[in-house]
Amino acid sequence: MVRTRIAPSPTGDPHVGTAYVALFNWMWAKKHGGQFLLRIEDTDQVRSTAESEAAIMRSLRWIGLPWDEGPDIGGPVGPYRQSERTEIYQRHAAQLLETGGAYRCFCTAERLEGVRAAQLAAKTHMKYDGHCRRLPAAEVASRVASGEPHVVRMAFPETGITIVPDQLRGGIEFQNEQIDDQVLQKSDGYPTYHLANVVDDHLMGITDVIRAEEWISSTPKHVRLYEAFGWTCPKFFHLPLLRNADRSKISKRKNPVSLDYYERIGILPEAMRNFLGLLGYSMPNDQEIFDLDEMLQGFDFGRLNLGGPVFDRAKLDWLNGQYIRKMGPAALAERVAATFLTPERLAAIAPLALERVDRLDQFVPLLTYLLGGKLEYTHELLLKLTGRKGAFEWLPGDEATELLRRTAETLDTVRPWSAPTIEATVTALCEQTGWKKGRVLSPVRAAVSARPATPPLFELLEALGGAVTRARLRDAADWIDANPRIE
RNA sequence: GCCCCGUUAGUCUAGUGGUUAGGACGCUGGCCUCUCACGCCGGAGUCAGGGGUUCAAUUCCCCUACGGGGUACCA
Repeated sequence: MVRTRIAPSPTGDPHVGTAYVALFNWMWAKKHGGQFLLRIEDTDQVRSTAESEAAIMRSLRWIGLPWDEGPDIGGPVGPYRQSERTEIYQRHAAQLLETGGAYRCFCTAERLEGVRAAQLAAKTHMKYDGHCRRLPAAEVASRVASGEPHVVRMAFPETGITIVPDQLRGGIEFQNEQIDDQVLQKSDGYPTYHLANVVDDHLMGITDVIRAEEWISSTPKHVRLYEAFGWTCPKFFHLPLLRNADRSKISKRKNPVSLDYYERIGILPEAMRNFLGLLGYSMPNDQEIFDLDEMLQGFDFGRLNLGGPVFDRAKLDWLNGQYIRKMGPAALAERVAATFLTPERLAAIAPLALERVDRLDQFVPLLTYLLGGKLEYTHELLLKLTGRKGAFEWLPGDEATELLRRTAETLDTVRPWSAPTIEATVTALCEQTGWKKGRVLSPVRAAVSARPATPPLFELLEALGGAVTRARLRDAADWIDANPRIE
């Protein structure tokens, strides 16, 4: 029986990389007639949010990779949310403490920093120096009794090698002395990823761990953890990491990375699935357009290319166009009505239109930028700052791109997404950077609307939504870079 | 710095020792057509470099270069 899982961390927007990894997990489980589960890894109490969790589940449903067990539908090995499993991890940490697989560490952040700095200076590998690993048992007991804060660290073998059997690359060798004594339990009693992940994968019967390449270097810790518990290791498959155009790991700084965004601009879920299946993976006979079933038929990890593929939006658009053409006019009309011109979305922009139209037909041009769509920029729009009495000034291109990108970045954390919170954030950004508000708002307005006049900016941004707003700010900055203004 | 992974055109890829290195996106020329788009036909453009192994290397091995990831009480 093959059981796989997707285990997102609810710390932000639903990520396209999550969908990518989910696709392969789903494929592998279905190919073997097994199960695919969803587990929420919310052990980071500071960054995890309920909204993010809900958004991730919504997007995963949108992309159409149904899970067999999960926090929403339950299952035999729940709960499927790590924050509800704290005692399980504590029990396992305690077990490791007893068997010598782990130890308590009382080191302060300052001491750790000092150790790291020394190691950096010595040009050696960086890891915990094992100070508390050798503390006498009596001292440990008394410090625990006195309530001194501490973490639980894994007692990683200090010599020898650990081999990570990666199903896609073969055995990967690590020198044990290079590997850190990973913190397993934080001082707040919560587990770190490494503990929670291993414990859950075992308890939930996960047989095949299919995850992104960024995890390879921590896999020796996981391998040894399974060993310390006396459990058998699942199979590991490390997928290539999706990349930005510059080949760095895909990130929202350089690419729209949120599934919400793609849904919002009218990418069809079936096209997105197909596109993800084209990244790193390929079908025999050069077939490029295929659905989930076709991909499942003869699915083979041997066909996976290990080089990190660039997420190429132009090809996604082309693919999406193929799907649109194939569906025919009636279905297109239906899909647009059902997913794009929805009552909710029209309702969101209606308040903004109310004072600005005298006839219903005047609502239509508003749709072209309030609902989405590609904008046509000009220098006049983006860079010209008009003053009183026809006076004006040209905003330097590099200053404009800086303003736009910084704003996009700052807006990223705004939650909930509403006019007052957006305004507060932008105002704070201006104060912090010393930028004049008008100098920021003018290019922002142009970037999101491509119009000289719009409804009040923050209400406009609210109606547009975070994903579209950020993408347009970035698009405008890119446009300025690509089209420098000639004096 | 240290460890690990990767490397076929601008991008996604096929290819497992002998091929004119195939397909797709993008770019570009043309056809279709009232325009645009779609569609169709064509074009430019690639095996990172150097050593081996071999009769023969894009394919196997080593080194280098380059790219990426990790190096957290984040996942």
